[in-house]
Amino acid sequence: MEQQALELFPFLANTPFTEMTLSKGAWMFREHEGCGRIGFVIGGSVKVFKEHPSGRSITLYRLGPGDSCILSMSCAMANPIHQASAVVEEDCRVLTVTTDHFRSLMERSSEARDYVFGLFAARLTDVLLLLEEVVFRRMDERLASILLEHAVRRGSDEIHTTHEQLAEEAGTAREVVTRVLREFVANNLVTVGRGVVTITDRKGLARIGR
Amino acid sequence: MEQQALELFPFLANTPFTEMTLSKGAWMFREHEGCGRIGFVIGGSVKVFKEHPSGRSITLYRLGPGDSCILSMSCAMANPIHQASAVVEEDCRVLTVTTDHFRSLMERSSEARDYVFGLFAARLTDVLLLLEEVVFRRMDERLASILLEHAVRRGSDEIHTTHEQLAEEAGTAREVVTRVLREFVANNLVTVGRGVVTITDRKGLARIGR
DNA sequence: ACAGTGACCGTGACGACGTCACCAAGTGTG
DNA sequence: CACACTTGGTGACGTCGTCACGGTCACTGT
Repeated sequence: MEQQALELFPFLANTPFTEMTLSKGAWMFREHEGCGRIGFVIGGSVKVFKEHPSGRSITLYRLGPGDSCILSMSCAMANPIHQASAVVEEDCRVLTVTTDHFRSLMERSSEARDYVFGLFAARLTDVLLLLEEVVFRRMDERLASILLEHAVRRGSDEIHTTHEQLAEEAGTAREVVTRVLREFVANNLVTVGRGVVTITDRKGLARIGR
Repeated sequence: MEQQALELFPFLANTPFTEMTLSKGAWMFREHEGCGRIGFVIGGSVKVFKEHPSGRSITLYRLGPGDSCILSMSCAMANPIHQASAVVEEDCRVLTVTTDHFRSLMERSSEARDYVFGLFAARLTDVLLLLEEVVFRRMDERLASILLEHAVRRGSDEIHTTHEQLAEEAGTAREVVTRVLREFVANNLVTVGRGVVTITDRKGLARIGR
């Protein structure tokens, strides 16, 4: 397990870390909280999102093996408050490092710096693309993209999720998801069941989600 | 002029840079372009934004004295393509550094690294807040905030801008700005003229924009 | 087996926002 | 002064967010 960790994060070799398992539903951090330790994901998946008192929320991006959390790093290095929340979607194996050790690591290791810069750049890009989508695209287009992403990530056209969860991912309301899916069904792009959406025409969806 | 530059960017002392003036309307960089040199702003103001073929666009944030462009840095260090465009809003004095010199600077200077990390964190925070606004808030609330920001930046309640420009800033359509402003006028929060919006009730606007 | 409960989904009505088409009034230029 | 351009105003309509329901399914305890 340690080897696997050091394959993904070789620059952590001389830094003290703690290894732990987080199970589905656990909070990695919460918006408006300060930052304790910085997490490096070995396995599993974490959803990073923003929520609003109204109950709506929107998914920013996901962390997988080899990722780590730049929002926490951003807390460690500058702005001391988390700008979003993160929960475990699939049981997770993570390393954590204290902010002090992380700061000294950034001083010592150019490898670590390159990694962190790359990650910062990647996430900034993700968020800018998301912003663009939210501002400029229609809901059916975005939902088509989201469904296709799910299919790719899970390697199946059968997507086990609720309208509510899709709405949280897209930053819209459940009713809107229901309406759009009804449209997709009418066009023979998907079939729906209780807690499941099955893609029946990937190309058709891709034409919309483009 | 050089002293002023090195007060703002002391870590550039031993790095070769070019100093130049960009006048209003000049492009600093364009979305989808690669990255040549990295800019450090000494004076003036630069607007960073995203646009869409439909003609709509949205302002992400502004650069002022002491800022520099992390999107270009992100190009230099990782993702080689700019994710947004930037134009000069007020005549600008800037230093530029080649990507190679920038990379070696990041190796040598922990001061420079701290500066860059702080900037990355700040901009990521900006963009996340903007995303939150776009997803969760109504247009009148956002426009009220935007008007107040302008008033603060220019130190005057008389804001010289067109409905079109406000729409580009907010990421909406001109007609929507016209409608919202009509509402504000009806509530005695602002008065409008050709190319000018004057705030007459800051507190009232702040109640909405809050 | 049955009632109770909660998760999930469907729907109609309405307000907010984006888009389109078009028009009116002010501004600058030759 | 004529002309083109910029700026702003408006009505109609489609999309999206919100609200208030009501219905169905699964699971639980009795």
